[in-house]
Amino acid sequence: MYDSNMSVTVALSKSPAELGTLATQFKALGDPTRLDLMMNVATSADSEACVCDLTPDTGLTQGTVSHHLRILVEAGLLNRDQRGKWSYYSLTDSAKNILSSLNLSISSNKTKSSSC
Amino acid sequence: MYDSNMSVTVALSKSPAELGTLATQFKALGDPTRLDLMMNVATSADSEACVCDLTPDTGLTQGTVSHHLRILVEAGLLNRDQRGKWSYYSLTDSAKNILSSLNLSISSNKTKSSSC
DNA sequence: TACTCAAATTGATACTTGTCAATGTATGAT
DNA sequence: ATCATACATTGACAAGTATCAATTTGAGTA
Repeated sequence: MYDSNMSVTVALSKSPAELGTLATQFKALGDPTRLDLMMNVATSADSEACVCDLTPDTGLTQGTVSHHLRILVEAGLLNRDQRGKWSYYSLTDSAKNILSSLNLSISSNKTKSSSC
Repeated sequence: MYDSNMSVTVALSKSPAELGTLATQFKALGDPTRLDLMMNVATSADSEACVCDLTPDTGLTQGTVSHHLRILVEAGLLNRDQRGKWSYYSLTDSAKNILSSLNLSISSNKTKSSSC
């Protein structure tokens, strides 16, 4: 029997909670500076970079760059690994999935060239 | 000859301009309400929905929903098709690519059930 | 024409955010 | 112990944003 107003269960592939974290990640990637930082990390030698390497390209102050990196970490897009005086940032698996899904994956043969 | 500071050309898969529009799209998807709207459009019968159908679920006023839809249209994520008194919104190809890449594609067997 | 309905727009307001300058913190070197 | 370096944090401020209430626009209808 056909009912033009019947309600239908729709199989969403993500739960509301997952959609929430996804929105947070989109929001984090929605700032041009932060998207740029992500690309710079992705193309860095050993797939990691420290703040002093990332800062110059942005044209922003070190404090502001740290601020953006923190947002990316909190969104689950970057890992922070402090070794000695430096903080090394690298892509999380989640970030790799998103970027590679969107054909943003990058292969780099950069060699290390730190400015600090 | 090895030079630890040599500069290396990196093959980025997106131009700066493309990254800019991508950031705009991420920003648009970064709002929970707008991500929800996108999912609701995606799961709508005929893959399109009008404002009066989308508004109730949001708990927001009609004007605010129109505002969010405009942002999604300007980001190139939704098409607007005005037919009669109604504006029908549907996913753009760009939006389909993004959502399906992230396993957010949805198959719906909803039947039309308009509230206006 | 006058009226109704769907949607867009406007103006106002509270809240969020990106940024800098300055300061704090922790690590390693002299 | 003192100092320098790398990074994080704080406070302040301008700019942007989400929201609502109210109004306007535009299309169909009586």
